[in-house]
Amino acid sequence: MSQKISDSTIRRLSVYLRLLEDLEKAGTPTVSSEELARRGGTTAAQIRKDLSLFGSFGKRGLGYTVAELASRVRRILGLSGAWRVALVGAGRIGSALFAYPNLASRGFHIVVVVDNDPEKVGTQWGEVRIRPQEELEDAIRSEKVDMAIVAVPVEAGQSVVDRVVSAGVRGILNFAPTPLQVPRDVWIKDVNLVIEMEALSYALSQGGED
Amino acid sequence: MSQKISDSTIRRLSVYLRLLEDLEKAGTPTVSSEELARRGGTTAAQIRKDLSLFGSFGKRGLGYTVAELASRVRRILGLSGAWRVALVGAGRIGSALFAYPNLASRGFHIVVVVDNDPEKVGTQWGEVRIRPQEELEDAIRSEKVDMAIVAVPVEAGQSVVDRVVSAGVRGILNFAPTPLQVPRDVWIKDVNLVIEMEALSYALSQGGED
DNA sequence: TCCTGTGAAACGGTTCACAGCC
DNA sequence: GGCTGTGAACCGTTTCACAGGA
Repeated sequence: MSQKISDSTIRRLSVYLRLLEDLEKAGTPTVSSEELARRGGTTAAQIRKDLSLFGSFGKRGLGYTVAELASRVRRILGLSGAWRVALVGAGRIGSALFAYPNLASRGFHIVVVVDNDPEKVGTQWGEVRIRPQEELEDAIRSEKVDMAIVAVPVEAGQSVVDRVVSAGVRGILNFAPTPLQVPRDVWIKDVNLVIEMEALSYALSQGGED
Repeated sequence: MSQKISDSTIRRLSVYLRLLEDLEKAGTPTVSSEELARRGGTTAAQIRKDLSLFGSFGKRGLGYTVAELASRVRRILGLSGAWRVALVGAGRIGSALFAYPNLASRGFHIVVVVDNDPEKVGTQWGEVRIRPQEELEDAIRSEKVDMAIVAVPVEAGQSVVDRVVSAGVRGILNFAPTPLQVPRDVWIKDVNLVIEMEALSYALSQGGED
């Protein structure tokens, strides 16, 4: 079952799932790879290839059953249950993420918030109380946290990552704009807005020859 | 000069630039591809290949002059001047971005902020007054905006993108978690936190076989 | 007939290895 | 001798095209 699956395949599955859920809501019973490709801005062959890496979910001549495929993709992505997430850094980005509805609705529940600003510590955010940074490891363990979102200034990034890893977290979403070191069995995804903007800068300064 | 340059090359250049600026600050006069690779978590061959797509910036036997290479890369990425940016959506994510120091320090200046919440319209953010959504196109034109950051709810994403494009913007950073349509001469970069989290979900639910 | 599932071909990006210049 | 610049080999991903089942 687990051969070599590329990151881009996984990201596309995530997009397919969203499209499938839209179709589900709309009550569409079945969908072809062609139709899904049209909606997702990709190709039918790509979709069939992606899915074929995990099994045969369709029916020749008919397409895919929307509800069934959605459920299969959800299972592939590990989204059947809920994930428990720690947020490190309750600054502007952290608080925006905490309130971001799409995370919770997709099963990512922020159950721990940590910050090092004494003004913020003790504050209640919904059901979560902001804890001081010293409690990071304990909170991760007692709240059975699976993933961490790191939204701290660049200079604190590495030490925060080291600490969440030492407490047993194996998946990290990182907003600190610097390459961070993690052990090979820990997964880290970087969100770097400056890199995205600079890629735009490059594209625009090319003067527009497509 | 402009052959086919991949997006990944551009993103790596952005990383190299940051490393070079660190070296510049530290007063290091020259650097080899080997050394740069070590710091950036990549390979020396990769760096030489990336740079060779744009010219020959080093000296054989010596390496690269830090200040010169930084300046070259800055020019390649179109970062010599300043970019004027419109922020559409002054909600939590929008306000976090507005205050994000790394954007301004890299030459991305938010000169227009638009929101559709009457409570927010008229509020002053630093030097920028939040404008009503009707003024979007006018503001983009009068403020000579080059790029837009779209941080609005998913259902408003497409119409906002259509409007900024019609006003002449050709580079968009999009936070709306849905695939958006733009003309072929417009560049859009999506930041989709849910996809990142779902990629982590997949990795973790694989049970840890590397 | 229609549409999936999948080997095979094509493509593009990364790594290798070395010629060439300091 | 040291390190860059680059063609060639390699490798992973995408696209093609079609066999095969509904």
